[in-house]
Amino acid sequence: MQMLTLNNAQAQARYEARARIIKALAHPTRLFIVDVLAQQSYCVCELTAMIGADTSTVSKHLSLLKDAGLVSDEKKGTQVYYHLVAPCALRFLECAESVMKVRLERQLAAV
Amino acid sequence: MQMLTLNNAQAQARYEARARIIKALAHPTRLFIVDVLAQQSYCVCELTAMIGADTSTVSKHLSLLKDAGLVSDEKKGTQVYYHLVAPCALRFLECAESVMKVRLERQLAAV
DNA sequence: ACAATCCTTGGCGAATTCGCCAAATTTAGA
DNA sequence: TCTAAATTTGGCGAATTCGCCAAGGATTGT
Repeated sequence: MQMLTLNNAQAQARYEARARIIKALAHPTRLFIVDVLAQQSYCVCELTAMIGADTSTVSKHLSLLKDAGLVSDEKKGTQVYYHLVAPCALRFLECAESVMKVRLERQLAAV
Repeated sequence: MQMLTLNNAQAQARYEARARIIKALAHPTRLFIVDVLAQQSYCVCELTAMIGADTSTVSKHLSLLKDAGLVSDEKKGTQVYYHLVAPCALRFLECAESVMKVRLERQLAAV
């Protein structure tokens, strides 16, 4: 039986590919976008208004999420609507939430 | 009813806190560590052997995971064993896996 | 054709992340 | 006590990420 290691290129490539997807979610703005898109689809201009950053910044965050395969885009006239295609990304939020909760409980128990 | 935005400091802080935890998992080596610790606990030297990097590098990855509240450490003699305390982190791997699968299917369908 | 709106891309400087080396700390054993 | 092994921390240069500005399409309506 082969021991689990990161020494071979195959295993390394697998973890790198997965890390790339998770990295796409490792940013507050992109987390917010995923959270909002879970309710309904929005165009870039709407998301930009909610986020309060430059349009180009939001557009880049969206391209990044799209490249990761988490959202898809759909052009309607001059606007581009983004849809969430990986609902499992929402569980990241839940997990982060639970970790924060446990951390607080531990801090409380330490007093 | 209040519209969902990132304009106020509270919402921003919430998403930043969650992003910090997800960021802890957004690295191939740290993903590997979490994956391995899900089976059983290991000390730093064992993980270092599996990963094939400098001990200090692995130690820093572990501190980062610990600060995020994803793992805990336990000293036994000269060795420090690390335990996974947030099993929900494993679902990140599953989600990344499914996203990669869907992405491949789309590529296939495009041919 | 022209103007206006929406979006994307390139590029810049600032900030963060990463991995290794060196040094310090802790603990077990001779 | 002295040595060796295990781990952590500080620090360095290289690489990546981030957000804004400026410029360049694309599309709609006049």
